[in-house]
Amino acid sequence: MKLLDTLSKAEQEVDVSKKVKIYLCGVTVYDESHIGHARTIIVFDVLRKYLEDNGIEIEFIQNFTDVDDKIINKANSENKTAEEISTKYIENYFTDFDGLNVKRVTNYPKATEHIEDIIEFIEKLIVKDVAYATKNGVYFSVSKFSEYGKLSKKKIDELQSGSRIEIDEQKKDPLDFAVWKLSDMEPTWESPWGNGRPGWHIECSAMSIKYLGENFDIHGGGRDLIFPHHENEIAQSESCTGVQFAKIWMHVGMVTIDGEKMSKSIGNVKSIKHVLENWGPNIIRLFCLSGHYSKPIDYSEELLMRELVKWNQIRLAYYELMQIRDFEPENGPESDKQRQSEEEKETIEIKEVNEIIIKEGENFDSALEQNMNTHLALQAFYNIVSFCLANENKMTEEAAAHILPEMKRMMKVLGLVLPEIDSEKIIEINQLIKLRNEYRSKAKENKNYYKDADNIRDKLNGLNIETSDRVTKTVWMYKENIKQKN
RNA sequence: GGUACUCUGGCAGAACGGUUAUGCGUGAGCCUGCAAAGCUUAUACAAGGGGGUUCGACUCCCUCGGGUACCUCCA
Repeated sequence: MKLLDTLSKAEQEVDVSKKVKIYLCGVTVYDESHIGHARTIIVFDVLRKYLEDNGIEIEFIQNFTDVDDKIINKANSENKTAEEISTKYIENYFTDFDGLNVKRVTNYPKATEHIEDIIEFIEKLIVKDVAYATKNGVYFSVSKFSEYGKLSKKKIDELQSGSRIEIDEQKKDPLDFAVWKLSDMEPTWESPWGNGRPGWHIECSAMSIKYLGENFDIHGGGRDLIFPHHENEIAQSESCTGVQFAKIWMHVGMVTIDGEKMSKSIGNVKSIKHVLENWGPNIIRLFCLSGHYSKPIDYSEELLMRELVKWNQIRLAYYELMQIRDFEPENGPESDKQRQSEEEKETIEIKEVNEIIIKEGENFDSALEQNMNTHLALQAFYNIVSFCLANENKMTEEAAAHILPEMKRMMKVLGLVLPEIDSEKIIEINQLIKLRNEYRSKAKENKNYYKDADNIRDKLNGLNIETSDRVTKTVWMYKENIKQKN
């Protein structure tokens, strides 16, 4: 599998000959997660699911930044402790992402639980003379790392002309960044340099190396983390260890809202809670995977509606295949000759089904292999769905037995989930559908029976079941609560 | 201002130095008791502008322009 590496600006092969080690920069837990977080994390979720589906072992670490000025500010304004704030939003995180069918990663380390590792890391930096202590804290000396700027393609002298850098007389160079901030205000920890808390970037260096080693496979996050966060991580880590940090830097594009940047000041932040309530997890996942991960994607009601249409097609095809064996065989008495020709026909049809399955299965895999092109992978999946819907007559039990495993595999990789079919309820549902269809055929002579048929449909609705009358059969589906709002 | 990314048909969005991407939408038709859906078919000579390289460019190079992101809050 190849992935676009930000550092080399080229596609790099992921080494799958051994366990693949992935580190994803997670969220700062001071507020609700939004659709932008969802996209990044869903992309990585599909990456891991694809690798795992291919029998590749992974170790996947995603941190929580639970010490940060924003958390402290929020705690102060709400008269709570920083820990109360971070705990609340970590819980909130899991509610959101479990709801999006994101599989939990190997470990979710927190900065506050790794203070000792961080202090040890800083000590090494000081010993190597790339960091220095002042009366405000400990700073990494950017000038000591000659490759500084290699990830974000920035030049040090150009950065220095930037005016947004806080002036701090204690720093040797305005570009130097804090690895330890001295402060007696809670939350605070003892350190060789005095009480204080870690800087933003150091936790990721310390924790990724602790869990994944000095050199691991994939390090990622949103594009906005390239500078300064990941640039600084590289500087610290490579200065400390002397070896290459991550092999591949994978960055996911931003989500804009109706063409505008999502920001609190504009007031257009879409929380995951909000979008989940209105669209459910599957449509959001389809949306997040509809474009290439490295490019920006624009969130709008129109685009979500398109995914809803696709999702309904997927559901219909899936439920139909799942229910094939429940449909009444309509063959009456047949001569042997007829039966034989039927069988021949079936063999040809199965051959056709298998060809489609193999072809689209290969397309699906090669799309993901090539820099995780989820757009093309989805297309392969949709082609199977369309084939099923367009060839209702060919969807025999045998055909379903060939198609369903592949369909389920793709859905598993993409993280699309339909409710399990309740085998007890199914008998009742099938009886109702059978009865309704009897009324419907009777109604061809006496229209009064339509009322009875409709009553049954209402009853099914009450059981949270919707029906779709196809040419030869009625397919039922669990209803989904989609409000179709932005 | 700097850096990076990006600019493909009404919209979304891929691939590829030479062949119709595809999907959504739209039109027509089919199916249909009604619903909802589904099916078939038609439909776009598309590549930001201008140069260049090439037998041939959407694809490579230059230039001009638009957009987005980042430039110590950020997924």
